[in-house]
Order: sequence, then C-alpha cells, then structure tokens
Amino acid sequence: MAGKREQNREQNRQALIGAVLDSVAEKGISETSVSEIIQRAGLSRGMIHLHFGGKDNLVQAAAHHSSEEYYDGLEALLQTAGDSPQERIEMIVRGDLSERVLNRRNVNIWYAFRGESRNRTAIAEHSDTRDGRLRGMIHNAFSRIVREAGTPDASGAARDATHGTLALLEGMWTDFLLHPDRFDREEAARIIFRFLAAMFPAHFSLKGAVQPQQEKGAAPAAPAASDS
Amino acid sequence: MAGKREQNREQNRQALIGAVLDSVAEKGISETSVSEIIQRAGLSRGMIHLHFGGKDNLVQAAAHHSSEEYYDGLEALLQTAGDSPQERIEMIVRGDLSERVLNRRNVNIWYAFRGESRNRTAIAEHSDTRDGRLRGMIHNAFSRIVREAGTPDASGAARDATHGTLALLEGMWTDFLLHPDRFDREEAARIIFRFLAAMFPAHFSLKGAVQPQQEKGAAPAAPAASDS
Amino acid sequence: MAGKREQNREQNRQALIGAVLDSVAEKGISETSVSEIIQRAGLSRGMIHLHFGGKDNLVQAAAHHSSEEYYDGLEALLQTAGDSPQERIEMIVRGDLSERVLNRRNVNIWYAFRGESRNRTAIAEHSDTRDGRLRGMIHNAFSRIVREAGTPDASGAARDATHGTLALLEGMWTDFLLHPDRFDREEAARIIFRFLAAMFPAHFSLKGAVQPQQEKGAAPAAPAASDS
Amino acid sequence: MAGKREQNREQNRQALIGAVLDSVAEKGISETSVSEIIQRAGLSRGMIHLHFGGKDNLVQAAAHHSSEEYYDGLEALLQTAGDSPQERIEMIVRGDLSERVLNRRNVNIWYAFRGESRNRTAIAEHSDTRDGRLRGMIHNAFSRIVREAGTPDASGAARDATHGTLALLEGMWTDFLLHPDRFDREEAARIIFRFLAAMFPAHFSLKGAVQPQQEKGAAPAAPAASDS
DNA sequence: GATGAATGAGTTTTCATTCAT
DNA sequence: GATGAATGAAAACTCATTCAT
Repeated sequence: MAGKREQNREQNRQALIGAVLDSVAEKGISETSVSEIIQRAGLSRGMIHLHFGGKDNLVQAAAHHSSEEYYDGLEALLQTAGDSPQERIEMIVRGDLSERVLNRRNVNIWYAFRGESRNRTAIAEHSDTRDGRLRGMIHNAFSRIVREAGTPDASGAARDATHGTLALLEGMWTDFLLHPDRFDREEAARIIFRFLAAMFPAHFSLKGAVQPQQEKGAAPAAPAASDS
Repeated sequence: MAGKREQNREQNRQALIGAVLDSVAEKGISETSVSEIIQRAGLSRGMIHLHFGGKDNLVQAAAHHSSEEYYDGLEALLQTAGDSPQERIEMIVRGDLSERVLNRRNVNIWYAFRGESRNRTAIAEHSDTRDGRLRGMIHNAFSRIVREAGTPDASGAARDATHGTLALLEGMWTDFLLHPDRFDREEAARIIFRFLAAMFPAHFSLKGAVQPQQEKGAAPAAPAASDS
Repeated sequence: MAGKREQNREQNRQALIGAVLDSVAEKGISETSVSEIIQRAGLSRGMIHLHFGGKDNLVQAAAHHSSEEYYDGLEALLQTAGDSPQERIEMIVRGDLSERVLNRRNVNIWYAFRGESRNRTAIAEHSDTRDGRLRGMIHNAFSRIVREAGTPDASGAARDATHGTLALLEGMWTDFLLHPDRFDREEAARIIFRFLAAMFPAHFSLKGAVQPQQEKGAAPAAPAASDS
Repeated sequence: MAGKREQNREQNRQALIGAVLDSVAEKGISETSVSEIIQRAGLSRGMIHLHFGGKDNLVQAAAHHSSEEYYDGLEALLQTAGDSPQERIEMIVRGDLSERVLNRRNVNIWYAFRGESRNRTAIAEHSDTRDGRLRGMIHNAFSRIVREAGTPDASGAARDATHGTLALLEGMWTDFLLHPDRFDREEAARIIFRFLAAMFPAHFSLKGAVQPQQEKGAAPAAPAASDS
C-alpha cells in the first residue's frame, strides 16, 4: 500500500508531539528531554531529528499544535453558537471555562510555553492572527449589543468589553493554574457574567444566562478565547 | 569593622539572587545556567553552592525573593492609601499596573516561575498567605462599598467584585507579557474601572477616578494584587 | 553482520571495566577519575553513563568483574586437579600464590576495593556464595584427609584446617601487597605446607609436595581461595 | 600561662587526627573531606592547614598515628608478658585478636589506608622498622621453642613459624573485615594455636593454651603484630 | 593565632545530536 | 527509513586551599 508509510510517518509525528505535550504538562519544559519524549512516544531517538530536525523544532511544533487545537475548537464552537451576540459571547466564555479546555494539562502546557521566552515569540507569532479573528468576533458581538442598547459607542464600550472579557478569562485561567483543586468553574462564569450584566443589564443576567432569549441547548464542547 | 564580612556575605547572596532574576527575565529559566549567573553577579562558581547549596535552591530563593518584593511593595502602597474603599482599590489597581511593578522584567520573571510547576508550588507555599491577606483587604473595601450602596450583599457581590478585579489584573499582566510594546496602562486601568463603574456606579467613574471624593494626590508608585 | 553493534557494545563495556581496574591498580581508587578511565579506554565521556549509568556503577561493575574472574579461574583450576584431596588443596594453594593470580595488579585491586566499605559490601553480596562454594570444596578435601588419617574429626580439625589455610593465603596476599619486591612465592607456599605437614604429616611434606602420590604434572595456572 | 597555648595546639592536632580516623573508619577515605573532618573535630577550616599544612599531610599524620598506636600497644603488651616463648607468642596472638585491637574501627582504618598505595608507602616507611622489631621478637621466641624442641633449625622452622603466625593473624583480620558479625575471636585463636600445636606439640595445646606452664593471668590488653 | 567566606580547578553528570548499522 | 550506541560540549557540583578579618 502506498499511503501506509506516509500514514505511519504522520502517526509518529503526532506521537512525538503528544509526548512533548504530556511531558511539558507533567514535568515542565526543562525536564522535557529527548529521552523523556522518546520514552513516552515509544519511538527511537533518531525519530525526532528525522521528522523535525531537532528537539527545538519539535517543541515548537508541539506548541503550535497545542495552540492550533485550542483555536480550532474555539472556532468550531462558534459555528454552533446561536445568532444573538449574547449567545456567542456566552458560548465563548463557557467554552473557555469548560472541563474540556480548562484542565490541568492544557493550563500547564499553556503557561509552560508562555514562561519561556524562546517559545513565547513563536507561539505569539502564529496565534496573533488567529487571536485577532476571535477578538474580532467578540468585538462584533459587543458592538451589536452596544448598538442594541441604544447608546453610542463613542467611549469604546464594545472594545473595552472585549478586552475586559478576555482579560477576565485569562485571570480565571491563572486562578486555575495556581489552585486547580479549589477552582470553581461556575463561580468563574458567574463573576464574568456579573461584570457583563453590570455593563449590559439588558443582555446579561446575574446568573450568567443569556437574558431575554431562550437557551440555545447544547453545552459548549470546546475552548474559547484566551490569547490576548 | 566587625560586621563587614557578614555584611558582605549578605551582599553576595543578594547579588546572586539579583543575577538569577536578571537572567530569568532576559533569557528564561532554561538558559539561566550557573555560568550565566556567576558572570552576571561577578562572583565565583562555588559561591552558589556555598550560600544556597545548589542552583535549584538559589533559583527557589530568587523566586521567593521576587514574590516577597511584590507583596512588600503592595502592602507598603496600601499604607499610603486613603481611607475610602474606592481609594484603596484604585491604589491597588493603579499600583499593579504601574511602570514600577508591571514591567518587562517583572512580568517575565513572574511568568517564568509560574511556567514550571516545581517553582510554582515552591512560590505558592509562602505567597498564599500573603495573597490571602491582600485579597482580604480588597474584599473589605468592596464590602464597605456594597454596604454604602445600600444593597444587601446576599448575592456575594463583594466577593465577586474582589475575584473579578484580581482576575482582570491578572489578565492585564498576561496582555503585557504577550505584547509589551502595544500595552497601554491607561487603557488597562480604564477597562477595569469601567467594569467597576458598571457594578458600583456611585463609587467608580468611567475615567477610573474615584467618583465623589477629591483625588488623593500622588499616583501610586508600587505594585498591587496579582496572585490569586 | 548483524551482531556487530551488540558485540561492539559489549567490547566497550569491557574496555571501561578494564580501564577502571588498570587505574585502580596503578593509581588507587581516589585517583581513578572519569577522565582517567576514558583516557585509558580510549572512549568517550558519555559512554560511562550510557553503559553503567554513572561512575559509581562502573566501579562496582569492575569490582564485581574482578572478583568473578578470580573465582572463575579458581574453579577452572579445580577442574584440572587430581582426585586426591592433597592434590586439590595443593592446587588451590599454589594457584592462589601463582604469578597469574597473585601479582601487583590483582593485589592492588583487591585491597583497593576492600579498603572502602561501600565497595566491600557490594563485592560481598555476590562473592560470598562463590566463596562459600570454594570453602566447601576445601573443607571436603580436608575432611577426606582427616578421615584417611583415621582420627575422628570430633574436634573440627577439617574445619579449622580449612579456615587456617585460607587465612594463611590471605596473610600471604597481604605480605605481597606490602612488599611485592621481596615477596617469595616459594617461601609462602613452603610455610603453608609446613603448617599443613605438621597437622597432617601423612599427607603433606615439608617441601609442599604431595607426599605419597606422584605429581600430577601441570603447574597450576589460575587463582585459588582468598575471600573468607 | 605559657604552656596553655602550646597545650591547646597539641589538643587541636589530636582532635583533627582523631576526626580523620573516625571518618575513615565510618565513611572511608574517599568520603573523608576537609568539611567532614572539621565538622567532627569541631574546629575551623583553616586549622588543618595551620597545623599540618594541608589535608594530605593530616591524613598521613593520622595514618602514622594509628600505626604508632598499634605498635605501642603491642610493645607494651610484650612488656607484661611472661618469660617463656610460648607466653610471649600467645600474648601477641591473643592481643592481636582482642576486642581492644581487633574491632571495626581499627580494621576499617587499617584496610582503608592499605587500600590506597599513596598511604601505603607512607605508612610502610615508618612502620617497617617497628614491624621488623616485632617480627624479631616473635622469631626469637620461636627460635627458643625450636631449640627447646631439640631439633636443629636447619630447615628454618622458626622463621617459617614466625612468618606463618603473622600471616594467620593477617588472615584473621581480613576475616573480621569481611564478616565482623560472624567473626569468632575464640575460633580464630584456636585455629592459630592448632597450627602451632601441630608444629610444636610440646609447647602449644589444641586449646590454644600454653602447654606445660601455668597461665600467666592477665588477659592481653593491646594489639599485636600485623604489618609484614 | 584562628576563622570561615571565597575561590576556581577539577570532577561527575546530562543531553541534544550524529551516524554506522 | 529507522534504530540506538556513541559523542563531547556544556552543565552542575565538589572540595582543598587561600586569605581578609
């Protein structure tokens, strides 16, 4: 079979990336050695250089992959969101705080990569464009809300709401990082919606539920905005 | 002089800690080698093991020192704050976003140490109590504000405001970490106060200035709340 | 060839062990550094940790090897010995004092490893069983001699002869260690046989030659009993 | 007081030597570092170089001291021995196997120093003369025994008995070194006397007791011949 | 004389990378 | 292509010695 080799090749690449991410999450970047990686992946030493040309590239690829996965989930989530701006924002917030996205592994990985400047630039570089798209979507939603609220957005309320919401989510991630045991997803969501409800009382309720419209059903299954 | 030697000893310890922090800020933890440290400190190799018993301990001590410095500055700042809860909160927010606290060096250090769980737990051990104290002070301020606002705090508004404010600050630090060039302190403060103004319109203005009272004068010169 | 690499691997392991033994014999344990070892072996630094996981393990392996070699030679020697108990004992004594076994290198190595309890216990662990076996063989021989002598062994003559013979050999090794120049193998053998001749006059002569039987021909070519 | 300083000086020298011997006995030579020594001695770092001019010299001095002590005890013991040659030999044998001389500390020290050729030669230099003297005394005793036995010593029986006895003692020390737990002083003495009884039945009994004469009373209190 | 902080040469160890098989 | 033994530069650490106090 022709594609068998190619398929195996991709399988090995993914195994290595997965091994890096597992190790980074469990042991941290500085203890993620080549030996650690190949042991987790169950592959040979040479594989890393064969497929990625070196450890650094592999780690970059893993960082890239992790970020990619995050944003992909996020955009998929938005596809399923309702039309109302409140729904879209709630979906992002709830998604970003969901077990599937906000868990020890992801948080450790995310902060580990951010912690080392070398990788930081690489991650930042590629995630900025995509992050911009997400930011744009949230901003659109808030713009609509502001418009619906009838007040002119001269003072940049939509932009500030966007920035603030993303900052709040970041802050919640940090909470989780530092105290995964005592972190309470419901509380985190409630706080964010409390802030939003204060700014847009007609659109968000204290409960964090979208106010006037009916609930859209399905719980969010994937991540939401993080990188600012 | 008698204490000259003892004094010198302490000086060297501090020099080593400073060198670690400089290196971590500039190069990241994984490139902070013993050679790098002693070169920056202008001291001898053996010194690290003499005073700290190994590189790891030195790095931990540096993390500890950094955290301590942060909380010290923060608490000092609160000593100078006015009596009104608004003033106290504003001082923390503005302090935490001030050049003196929120700068590339500090942010890099802070995130570098958080990036690896080993350092994270080591910092957590001693910083949680101090963080709790700070959090308590902010919570007190918001409680007074809620009380003054006349609404019963059945729904935990004070607690949520505390949590939310700290999360927002965290989010702003992350903003700074990822985009130190385009970060705008004024904007960051404005957004936070916009959220607070929405929740407590009688106490916070959109400008981020304390509403009714006269300004307390001097702008904050030191750090404020971060660790959740 | 298929096994070429595996073969080379084992070759290198052996080269390292040999280098350790050479160095220990010539310079002593404390001057047997990693640099010294790899220089003698003509191999790379990393090899030691690759094959043995550290210098300490390598040194232990060398001690093990040395001990093993000694007992192997000894047991091989006994295979070639005649049937009479005198012959067997003489072979052990002469073998243990032979140039091939009792030489500067071996003695230095033997005492160097014994000098530090760490190595001592490590050797003891595996050599005690073999030593016991050897001791058993000597004891058998003496038992037969005692029986042939017609006296009942109520007083433990065979056991004491065994213990005493081994102690004498040990003592001769120490002689050699301290004065390799003036050590006289013939004299050493003569003294041992003088003691044995005194105890078992019908079986051992002053000359150290087996008394009644004809000589078995070949001179012993390998080591004999030492470890108590 | 004038001699106070001088007295203290000597006290410190002895403390250092004692610390070295303790450490060598417990940890072995290679783990006997300057730090270890001064900690045990409770003295300052500089002391070693002040009094001995360096660690090596101190270790040499300790080896010398240990050897000195051994021979001193031995010679003192002989002063108390009776006149008969049997008594003198028995005193040396029993002394050399006594708890006071043959104990874990001494054996470890003795073998540790022997294990490293550097120390070996240094000890040898000074102990050879004394060892020669001891050897001479034993030889004298055996010569008298041989003479009393009436056989001409053409075949060097006295010399061989001397050499053999010392070798047996050495062998017993090695026994003790390797298996201090199961070592049996009585058995060791019995074996040596069994050999001697076989050679000189008129002078030594199987029990290891001097044959014809009455026992001399006092148990031996100090060491006996070792260094060959 | 005594102290112990400081030094830096030398030691062990780690680890990304290479390359013969 | 895949493997894992081999490499050696660079890392962390040890430790006898020095010397200002």
